[in-house]
Amino acid sequence: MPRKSKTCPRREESLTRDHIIEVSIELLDSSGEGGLTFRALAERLATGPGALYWHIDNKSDLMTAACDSIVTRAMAESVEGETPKAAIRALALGMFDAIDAHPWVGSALTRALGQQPIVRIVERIGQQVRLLGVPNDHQWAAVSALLHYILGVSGQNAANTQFARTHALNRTDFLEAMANVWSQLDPEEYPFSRSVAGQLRTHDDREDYLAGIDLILAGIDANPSSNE
Amino acid sequence: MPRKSKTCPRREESLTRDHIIEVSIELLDSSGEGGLTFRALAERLATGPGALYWHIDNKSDLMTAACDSIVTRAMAESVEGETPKAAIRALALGMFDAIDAHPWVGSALTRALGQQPIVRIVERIGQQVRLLGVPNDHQWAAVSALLHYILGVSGQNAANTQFARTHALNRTDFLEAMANVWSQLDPEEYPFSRSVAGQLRTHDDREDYLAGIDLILAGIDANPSSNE
DNA sequence: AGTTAAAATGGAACAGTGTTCCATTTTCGG
DNA sequence: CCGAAAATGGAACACTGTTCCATTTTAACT
Repeated sequence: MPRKSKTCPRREESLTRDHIIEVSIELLDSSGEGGLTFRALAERLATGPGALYWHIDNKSDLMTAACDSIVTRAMAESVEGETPKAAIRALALGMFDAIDAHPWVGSALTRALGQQPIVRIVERIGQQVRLLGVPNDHQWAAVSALLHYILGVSGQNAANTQFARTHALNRTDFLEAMANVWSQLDPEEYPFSRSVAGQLRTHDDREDYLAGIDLILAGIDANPSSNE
Repeated sequence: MPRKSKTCPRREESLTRDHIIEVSIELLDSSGEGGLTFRALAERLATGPGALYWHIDNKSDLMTAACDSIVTRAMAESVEGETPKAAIRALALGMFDAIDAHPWVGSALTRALGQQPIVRIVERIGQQVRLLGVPNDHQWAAVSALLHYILGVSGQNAANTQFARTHALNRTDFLEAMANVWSQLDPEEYPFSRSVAGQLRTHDDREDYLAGIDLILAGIDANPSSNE
């Protein structure tokens, strides 16, 4: 690991952990999850793969760092929210949009549990859940439900986006295709999935997502405020 | 793809899609997600990697099939449940235990969205949500919230299990270590995560998980029964 | 300014992966 | 019994993350 030097570095754009992460994000955004390889990264940075390992432990470290960069940005942008519930909604939407813009974050976050990016999110949700007046011993359940819903739906959405991307069709066509498959399922065995296929076709992802958030928030309200 | 032959096949245990999937599950269970390689699989089946491709499209296909096998089994076992809520709880616990026993399913399911295993789960949840009396246009939000919570928590749990396994420590030690990290966070910046670290140390995963399910179920109850 | 140890670099090499290809063997209907 | 189709298994390909190491650049100290 390098330490900061006071004089100017070797060349105009020296190899920096931050710079490597920055280019990694560009690569991930443009070429998807499989687009980030040490070879491609090295080429863009005009160096060899070995040099990268001076600044980065391994690929998992790199992915986590890239995620953290996106999450940090998303959290900074969604600071608004006058009431705790509004703040949670804003935060949830911020994550949704961030993962929608950077689909690879969705799947990567599920492999970075307990690490920095997740802690950031947990903390923000937790503070609002506290303000909501949830008693101490119920806070974790509430935060956990919100966290996993947010990561789950955003991740699914991201997976859809990525699938659509790699198969060169837009989201509408993808949902259309999926709705078609679902609506052709055996009516005896899959009555619900069939009936809901129509909704899939026309639904607004963000709206459904927010509806789910409100559902969980309603549950937090309705839950017995325990022993106080 | 082979078609069923009436006479007995080449050797005692011929290469079958089902048999390949069966051995794949054994391999995944014993050696984790990275343990399933076409080389290892071929060795166990006493054949070459190329032969497998006659029965299986690619690795992703194989993983989805393996997941579907586990999910189908889990759903078949958790048929009990007198009330819709009890049925949902039983189903949720069934998935939790199945993913706990086969951690690789947790991460694999997030990459098999819209496919057979997921549809199976959606259908089962959906039928119970219907019985719960949720109006049509709110059913998808309810199912989606439950589905993503189930997959999210189970997946996190599985990730923890796998991490603990590969680092050769039991779950308690792992949670202990994670709680330690969290409790040493900056009190100014991470007050909630610090305070909740203690709960992490002693909590019962299954209990917290069920608490979250009940939270969402409460939200479904509390939600305005819309325009009817 | 000269010396020296540390920091940083970049390319070659390694072990491993999923997948393809194809010569060969086995199977079974006509 | 034969020939087409099904099935096999191993070699080869392109690619991956990672390690290694000779080399260059930097910064600090006489």
